[in-house]
Amino acid sequence: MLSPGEELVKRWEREQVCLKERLLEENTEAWQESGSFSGLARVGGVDLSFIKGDDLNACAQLVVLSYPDMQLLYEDSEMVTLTAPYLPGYLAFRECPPLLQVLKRLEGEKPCLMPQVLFVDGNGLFHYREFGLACHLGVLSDLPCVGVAKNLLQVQGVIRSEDHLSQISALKKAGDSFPLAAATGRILGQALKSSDSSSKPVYVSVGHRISLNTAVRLTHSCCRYRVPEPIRQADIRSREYLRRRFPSGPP
DNA sequence: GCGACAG
DNA sequence: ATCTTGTCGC
Repeated sequence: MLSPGEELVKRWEREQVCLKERLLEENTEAWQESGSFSGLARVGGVDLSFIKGDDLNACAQLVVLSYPDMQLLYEDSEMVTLTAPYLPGYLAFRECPPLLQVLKRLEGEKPCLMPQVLFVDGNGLFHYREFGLACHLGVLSDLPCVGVAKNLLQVQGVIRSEDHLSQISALKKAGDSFPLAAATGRILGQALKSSDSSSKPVYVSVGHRISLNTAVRLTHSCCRYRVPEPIRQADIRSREYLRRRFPSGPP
């Protein structure tokens, strides 16, 4: 017999394979072909924050910043109840529903502020089955998406080897990067030194409707610190929201 | 048994 | 994700 958990994972895996058919791994927007991204005015970021002892309730956050100035144009915090557990490789099934919900609210209230590209906290193509959260959210929202992970997911032969660490030490200045190649040779993402002062890179991969090269260039151009400003602001503001609403931790 | 394990 | 402040250094 199959445990309920195993049955769930089989369904989720089939769903990833199915949604993957709608994935676009190339540029689809005119601004993406411009060297300076002229025509790009709004970049979004999403994130979820939790209270210490509670993995069911979370704050889903969406921010929209102006490009290239990174000024706040829109912000929304919404308490959500998560239904799915976190399983490595299946983060999207936990986080997508609430993130789509905050996007839906923006569409209803301020459609003119819909971002032209969305930064997602987690991987896109750089994933066990090449369909991480940034791809999943991209396909379901049909927005151009960039996946940015703060930690390396060891996948498809990409490991934290001496060689990987040595490639990291070879990154000299912000904007330097090296490719993350699967055992098959396919390039799944790019390790990017996103600010001069960060020793640890971020891991950029295609989410949807953007090429890897463009995603890396854009990520670099949105970084004041290590984490791209849209994601950083979403993280800061969702945590701030929880602190204000639950000053003494979980009830 | 041991290590890995985006968020 | 979260548990946790200050501190040392550039």
